[in-house]
Formats: sequence, structure tokens, C-alpha cells
Amino acid sequence: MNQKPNSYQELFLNHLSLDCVVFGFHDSQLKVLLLRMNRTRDWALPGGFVKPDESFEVAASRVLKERTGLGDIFLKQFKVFSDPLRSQKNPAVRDLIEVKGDAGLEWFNQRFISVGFSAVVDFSKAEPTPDVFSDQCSWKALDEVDSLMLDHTQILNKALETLRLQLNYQPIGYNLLPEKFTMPELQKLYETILGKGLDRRNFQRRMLSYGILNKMEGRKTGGAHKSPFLYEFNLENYQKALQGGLYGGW
Amino acid sequence: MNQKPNSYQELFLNHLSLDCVVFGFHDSQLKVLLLRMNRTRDWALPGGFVKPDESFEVAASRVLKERTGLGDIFLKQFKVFSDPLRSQKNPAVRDLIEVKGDAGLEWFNQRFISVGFSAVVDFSKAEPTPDVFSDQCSWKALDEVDSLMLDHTQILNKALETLRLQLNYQPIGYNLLPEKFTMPELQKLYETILGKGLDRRNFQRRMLSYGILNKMEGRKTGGAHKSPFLYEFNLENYQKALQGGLYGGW
DNA sequence: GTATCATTGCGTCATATCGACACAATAATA
DNA sequence: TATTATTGTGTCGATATGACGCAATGATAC
Repeated sequence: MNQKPNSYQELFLNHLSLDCVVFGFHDSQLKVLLLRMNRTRDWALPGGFVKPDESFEVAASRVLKERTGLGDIFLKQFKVFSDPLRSQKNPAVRDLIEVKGDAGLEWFNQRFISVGFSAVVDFSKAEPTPDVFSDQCSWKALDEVDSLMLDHTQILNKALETLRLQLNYQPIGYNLLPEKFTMPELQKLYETILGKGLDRRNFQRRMLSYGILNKMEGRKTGGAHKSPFLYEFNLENYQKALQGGLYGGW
Repeated sequence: MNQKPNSYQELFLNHLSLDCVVFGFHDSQLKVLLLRMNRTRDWALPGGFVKPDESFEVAASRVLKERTGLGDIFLKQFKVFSDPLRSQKNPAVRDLIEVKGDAGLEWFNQRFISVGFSAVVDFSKAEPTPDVFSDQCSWKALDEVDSLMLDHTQILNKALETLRLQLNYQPIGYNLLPEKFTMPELQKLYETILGKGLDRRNFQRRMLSYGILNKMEGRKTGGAHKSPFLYEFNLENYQKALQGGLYGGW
């Protein structure tokens, strides 16, 4: 069993895969991490498979560590994609054939159920790294993304939808922004995700009322105008807000 | 391959299972549908496996149809449970041995990744029906539930948490209440889920402001006091609220 | 038949919150 | 030093929210 180089069959659980929608924020744009497949040149979400001793969360962390160099990423399952036709006779297998030679390629022709994960990472700290199926790994602004491999467009859209909904009852920004940031930067992030402008003053009032920000001593210098205050997230309250929601609700 | 009675190995995908948390509302209590396992007498969530041509959603619908007789149930994935240790050497397998004889029971000893689904159904219309692993299927009030098989307690708790969070930005009640219901009944449902009392008059104002209720002509008679109005859900607006959320948010 | 009483429908009022906007302070540039 | 874009802070009316009062109702008790 262990003579020839480990086959996928031996290394990973059948049927199961995961796909990650990794969000970053840069140049006032929301970006996602994508891979360009070796042969077809299709773009695809970074993904992977699950080892026999891993949970999905651990597997996703491993994949993201490989793709970005980052550990300790905040991951969130958002949906299981299990349409029987979503991945059978996966066209991406053709890529693999050129890459790997043989080695049980039939394995990739089976049906895959994929768990979608979303993650937000610090754009400046991530080091995009392709996997064996791809020749490029890079950030793409959302409006640069057109059609992706398989059902990855659907997966991305669902992640986006989840992110927007989340904005209504959970805080966001940690890991998407640098450790210290200004109120206008935070607002720009919200506006980018929502795709619309917000009133500067009302935004500030609302954010401050959440109690998830610490005002820092210094101000941001170097800008061409009045220097804005710097904030950081109050992680304790931020976590609390993630759990309990921002609006008391009932 | 097809000589002996179809084995689980042939009928279902490996590694994969699903568990359903089915909520009902009766006697002013929130209840869940549970199965009593044949031999151990442990209580467990209704669950099942996925056929090669099914999506998880279809599989879950099939399972719920079998357990309740109901079709067209509103199902929602809430989490994938994939801890590698959650189900290996499943103690419930011992039950199966007595039930089924042999027939590839080793299949149940593999690791299972389970997708958790939650559903809300009309208590009065469901007909609880045990499966081959269980001798009883019945509704249990939440405070009657103690320890469940495997990690099913965790799964139930996660479903409850999701339900409570959902209450803050989505409407609830459809399928949990009879088609026509009174405001006090709806309020009781909310209070039961939240585990706390709410002001009668403010509750009504808030619910009405959502625009998801149609006021009916008649009133509810037979009660020992002033007869309350009857309402039904405005399904069009209800659906809209499910999608977009109840609070505009941003 | 009438009184009782829990329950329901509807309304009030002070307060908090929200959306839209005004104005002064700042910091680089011309 | 004036200009200009940007930021910090405050105001104001409209709206929503939480706490509560009161009259109407309908079965039950007398």
C-alpha cells in the first residue's frame, strides 16, 4: 500500500473537498484569491481535500496556510455544495494529467461534495502561492472576476451574499484592515462590500456605538489633509459582537 | 454486485451522513423530533445517508419525508460536523447488528462527516415514524432532552443557537404555527425560543410593522376570554424578509 | 342575569435612535 | 499666506423603542 508515492486515494477521504473564498482589501477594493489552472487557464478558488485525521476546519487551515503563508486565519463555513452534477467528470482533471502523469487520476473523476469556507485575511501579509494544479495564484478585484471553473462562480457569489448579510449583524474588518486604521478606511471597507456610499458622520456614530473600537493616541500623518485618528479593534468586544450580534434584537 | 440485498456500501456515499434538527411547536413548548435507538435506548436526531444521485438537500428531504410524512419542508443547512473522532466506532452500530444481521456492518464503523440541517414543521401534521435503527420516534420538549447519541447534543445546541440568532434578522413562525394563528400565539412562540417574556403591546407593534402578517376576518372563538384576531403570514413578504433580513441594516 | 377576572385591542408618553446636514479644525499644496 | 480637500464634532427633526394605562371582551362563578 505504501510502496508507490502516496496516491490521492490513500491520502484523502473520497467524495470530499473544500473550497475557500479568501477576501482581502487593498486599494479600496475587495479582492479574492484565485488560482489559474495549469492547462485550461481557468481561474478557480483555492481548494483542497480532507485527510483521514483532519476535520474540515483543519483541512481548510492547512490549505490556506499553503496558499497564503498565513496561519490562524478566521474561517467560516458558509455552505455545502452537493449537487450530484457539480463536479463529475471534472474538466480540471485534464490539467492534472499533464501535471502528475498518472497516479490514480480516476480519483478526480468521482463526485465531490465540497464545503465552502470564507476567510478574511490581511492583504499585505498574504503571500499567494499556487498549488500543483495551477501556475498562478493572485488577488483579483471582484469586478475583474468573470467565469470560474466548475461551480466556483456560484460558490463565490454565495460567499459574497453571506458577507453582505453578515454586515447587518456582525462586525467586520478585523484581518481585512491593518492593525491600526482610520475611520475613513473602515468606512471605505463597508462601502466596498455594500457597493454603495454611506454618510461619513452617521457611519462614525454607529461604529463607535458598537464599542468594538479602541481610539489610539496618535493620528495618521502623511495624508494630504487633516490627519485622522487611528483606531484598533477591541478584540474582546469584537468577539462578543461576533457571537451575540450587534443589535440586541429581542 | 447486485446479488445480495443492496448493502449500504452500494446504496450510499461513504463518509457522509446528515442529521436533522426538526422543530415543532405545541402546548406552548418548542419541541424536537427524536429517535430512540433500538438497543442502547439512546435518543438521537433523525438522520440518514446520501445516495449517489442525491444532493444533501434532496437526501435530507427524503429522510424527513420518511420520519414525518411531510414533503416540501423548509430545510436549512447550519453546519458541517467533521471532527475525526465524532463518529468512529459508532456505538450505535451495536444496535444495527441486532436489527440487520450482518450485511456489511463495517460500513458504519467508518468515519462520518455529517451535515446538520434544521427544519421547522407543523407539529399537528407530522407523523413521527421510527427508522430501522430505532423503535420510537417522538417529539420531546427541549427541557426533556438530556444526553443524546454521539455528538447529537452539540448538533442540537448549534441548531438552537442558529435559530435564536435568526430571530434577530429573519421572520419565524411559518410552519411552526397553524395556518391561522393569533398574536398571542405568535408571541408565545418567540418567547419560547428566546426563553424570556416580551411585552405584549410592543411585540404586536413590531410584528405588524414587519408587514408579514395578514389580518383575517374572523376571530378565534372558544377561548376563555376576549377573542383575539386571527392572522396568517403574507408569504410573499415573508419570503422577502427571509432573504433580505428584517432590519434594513445598512 | 350579573359580577368577576383574565385576556386582548389600542393608545400615550418620555426617551433613544436615525438620517440628513452645518460648521469649524486641520494639513498639505499652491 | 491663501486654498482646498478632508476630518472631527454637533444639531435638529423624524422615527423607532420601551414602559405603561385603559377600556372592551367573553367565559366562568355567583
